Amino acid sequence: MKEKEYLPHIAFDSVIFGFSENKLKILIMKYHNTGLFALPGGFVRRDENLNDAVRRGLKERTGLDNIYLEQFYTFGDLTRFKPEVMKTILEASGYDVNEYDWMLNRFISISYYALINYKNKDVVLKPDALSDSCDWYDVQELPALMLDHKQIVEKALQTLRDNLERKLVGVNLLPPLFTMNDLQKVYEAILGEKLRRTTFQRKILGLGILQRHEKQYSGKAHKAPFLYSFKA
Amino acid sequence: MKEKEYLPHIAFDSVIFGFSENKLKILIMKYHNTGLFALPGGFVRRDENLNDAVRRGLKERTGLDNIYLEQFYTFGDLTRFKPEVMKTILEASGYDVNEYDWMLNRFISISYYALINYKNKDVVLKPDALSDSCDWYDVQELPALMLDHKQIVEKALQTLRDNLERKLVGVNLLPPLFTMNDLQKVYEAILGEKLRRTTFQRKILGLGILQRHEKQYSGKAHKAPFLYSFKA
DNA sequence: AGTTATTGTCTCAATTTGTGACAATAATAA
DNA sequence: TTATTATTGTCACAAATTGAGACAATAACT
Repeated sequence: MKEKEYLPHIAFDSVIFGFSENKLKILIMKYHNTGLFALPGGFVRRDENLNDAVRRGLKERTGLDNIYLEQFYTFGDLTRFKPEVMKTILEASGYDVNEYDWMLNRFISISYYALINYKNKDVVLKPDALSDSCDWYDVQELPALMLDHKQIVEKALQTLRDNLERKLVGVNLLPPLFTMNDLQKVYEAILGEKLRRTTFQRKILGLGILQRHEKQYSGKAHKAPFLYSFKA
Repeated sequence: MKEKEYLPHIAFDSVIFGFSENKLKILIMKYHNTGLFALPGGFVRRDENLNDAVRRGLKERTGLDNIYLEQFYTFGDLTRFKPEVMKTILEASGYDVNEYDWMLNRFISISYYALINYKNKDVVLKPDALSDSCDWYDVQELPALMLDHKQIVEKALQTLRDNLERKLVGVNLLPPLFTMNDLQKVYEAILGEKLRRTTFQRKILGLGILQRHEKQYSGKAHKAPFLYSFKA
């Protein structure tokens, strides 16, 4: 990771949302030997579009191409400039800080959120060279995060809520086939409140964006629900 | 404007909205001897918050402090890297390009929109060292803009529309006292469509955010409207 | 065969929004 | 001084949307 490859002072961070067990989750990395938790992020190559850099980072962390991605804010306060934190991380992984001193500079962070299907078999989580792990955490039960990453997550969540109606958020968090109840759970997790079943069903069906499929015997002791997919 | 003062590769652009003659306007600068039009922008000092840099730029261009400001997108494609354009601008103003070669680098642009009261007596528009003019243009009748600035304006407008309900946009574009009709014209200019008078009035009053004042004789040949201000 | 939990659909009430009507009134014209 | 004109504030009713519950249907379990 040579200095000359990357634009200095510019970083990105990704809040990668998944949905499992009726909970919203995000990917968090844990740095070697430090107890520090952080969002997955990275730097922008000099010959690379910003958006492509983020896609590259996502691919490296999750193994997925073609992830749904939305830029939501660029953080540029001086308060996020804490060179000693990055120094600690580098040293804890046995790196020579002198060689990587450009990483101790001030960075602004362009932040994105991504939505992925937790159940997707192609997902292979992979920590980077500085990290022990890259794993799912319940949004409601995050560990303390480094720098302003907690604030970044908050803003991601806020934007996700604001976009919920306008941007078909549900699509990207669910598998190709799902029940109306699955979709409702996604909405409830994002909004943080219970919704009324009948009203929800009427509203979603009214949008005309769902394709109804054959019922599938649910394995549960009650009437089997329809399965749906999103129309192209 | 020395290189060492500023973060390299990082710029900001501002879409500064005003409202006059029932039209949405924005501030556009015209560079010396080039026929090139652009959004007002600037660079971030190494010891300065990103948001403060933008406020500083706004103050320099308009003379105003405390402007309503909203960040909306960061543009980072390689297609916006056209060093010859900046070279032309510098040379046309008689600058030594060698001294300012850092300005010919690739930049990402963090973009903001600002809302100001066009009638505010404190507004003093001031071009920068490279420009002939800094002036209002009707959003619907912009000259050709350099680089991706047209696209930036489009995205600003789109965000402004999306925020119209949620963020009291009207407040910042009008003088302290205004009529219901004034406010309606603002909404119509932003949305690009006529609204129904009675429905609009009922909705706005229903929000409970307006303070009603004494009527003012309007000078027009009809019943005088109430004046309103926004509650603190 | 009966029980249980959940689903799909329907109905009616409550609320919000669309649409026009109408009296009030400030300036202007007669 | 009185009528005319344009626009305002408010109301009333219709149309549409949303809230809330009722109820029959049904897959699996007892």
